[in-house]
Amino acid sequence: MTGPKSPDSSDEAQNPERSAVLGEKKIPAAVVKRLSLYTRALQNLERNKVEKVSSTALAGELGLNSAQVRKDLAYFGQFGVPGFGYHVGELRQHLKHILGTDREINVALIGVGHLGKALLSYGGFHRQGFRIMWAFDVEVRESHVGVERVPVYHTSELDRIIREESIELVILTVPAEAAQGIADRLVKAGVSAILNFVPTRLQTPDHVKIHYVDLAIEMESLSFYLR
Amino acid sequence: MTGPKSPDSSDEAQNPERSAVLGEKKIPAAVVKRLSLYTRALQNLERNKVEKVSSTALAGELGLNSAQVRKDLAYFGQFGVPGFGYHVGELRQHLKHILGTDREINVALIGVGHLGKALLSYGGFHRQGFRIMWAFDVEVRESHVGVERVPVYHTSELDRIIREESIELVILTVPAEAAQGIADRLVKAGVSAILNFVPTRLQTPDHVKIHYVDLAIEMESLSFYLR
DNA sequence: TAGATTGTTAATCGATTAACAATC
DNA sequence: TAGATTGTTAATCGATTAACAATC
Repeated sequence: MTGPKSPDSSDEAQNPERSAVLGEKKIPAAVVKRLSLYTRALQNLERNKVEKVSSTALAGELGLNSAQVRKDLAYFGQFGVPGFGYHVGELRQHLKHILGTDREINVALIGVGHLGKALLSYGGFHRQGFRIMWAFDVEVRESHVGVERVPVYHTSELDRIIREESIELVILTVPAEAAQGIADRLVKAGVSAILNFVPTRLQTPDHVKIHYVDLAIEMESLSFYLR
Repeated sequence: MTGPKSPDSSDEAQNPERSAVLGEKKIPAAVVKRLSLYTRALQNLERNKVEKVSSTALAGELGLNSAQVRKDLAYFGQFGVPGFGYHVGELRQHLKHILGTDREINVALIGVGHLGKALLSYGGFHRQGFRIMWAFDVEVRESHVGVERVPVYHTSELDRIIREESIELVILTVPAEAAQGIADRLVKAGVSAILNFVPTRLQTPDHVKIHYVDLAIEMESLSFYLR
């Protein structure tokens, strides 16, 4: 008789969407995403001159549960007034600080194909304080130079510029074959967050955070629900 | 004394990412997404002439747990051979059938801005059997006509064409203000799945499935992890 | 004060993982 | 047959929701 069977050795699923540590508490990735949703909702309220909001109202806006809103916020402090609710502008400031978007963040985009170009043109990021000021491609063509005023550099310059400009966040829109190689170089150069549009699982050290945006998967899994 | 307090009335969070019913079983949305990931991994294996795969190997490719792979598949049937594993090509066929991507699916794209154009040019969807053959915009400009061979129609023709061509799936890349109005028309015209790039929660009947791709949120929540 | 809403603990729900008998 | 791996049940883990005392 053998002892109790040990679990498959190669079987520790390291879900990349796990959680971050803040001080002592672990913050689930889903909480961080919702923080960002709250920030946007608060922004809309502010635009409409609404000055106070309850967790129930905020939750309602977003189709969430009010207890979840309060609990999410409780990870980071006490921002509300019992019997009253939250001051919109104040809470928004707090959240922007927590998210680290109360400052400008330098961003590079790598891979100036169709999608890359579109993202360079997409105003949404800039509005949020992200400065996409460097683009890279293996080919620096006529049609590339200065897409939307963003200069396009050859990838050979990647490592140097990332370091010199201390770029922390990178948008990755290269072909699948190139992705891991680029990721390795990015990590070495000090990048610690990647918004990855490439349908490839990137192997990176633990401290590097990757968000996968997988258009093909979103699309294909939608078709499951047709009719 | 009052009775036990009832929960906040406006507080039933209807998470749009919940689950679908198939026959009797409820299929979690996360399972459906993974099915699509499995399909892609199997495709890669096939390309490399690999003919068999175990749940452990497949899970390893994707950073998941092998029990999860087996359990996900078990929602839909028994596709493996105990002691052997899965036949790659066979399993892939099964999954494509389950996902409904073993046929061509007509897709329309609404809102031909920067992002919309990029998605029209993006080959990934077409490779998967999605035919984006109609684009719509409130303005039919020179620069629009026939973006990547896809004709651009005026939104006034939306309802008619959706119906006539029985378009089931729509990619939505319109400005936030327009999104809900367009969604209402889509639903009336019979669309049952929307890939929504607009940062707005769409109010639609239960049978309509929406996947939200929220670039701003992905980006902002990444900045939480910087440094 | 009375009413409202927070922050937080406890209860519930659901999803992931371990374990193992069945079986090729 | 012996070894491997499935399908599935039970155990664990984590996230969501309910409930309510504290408090403005």
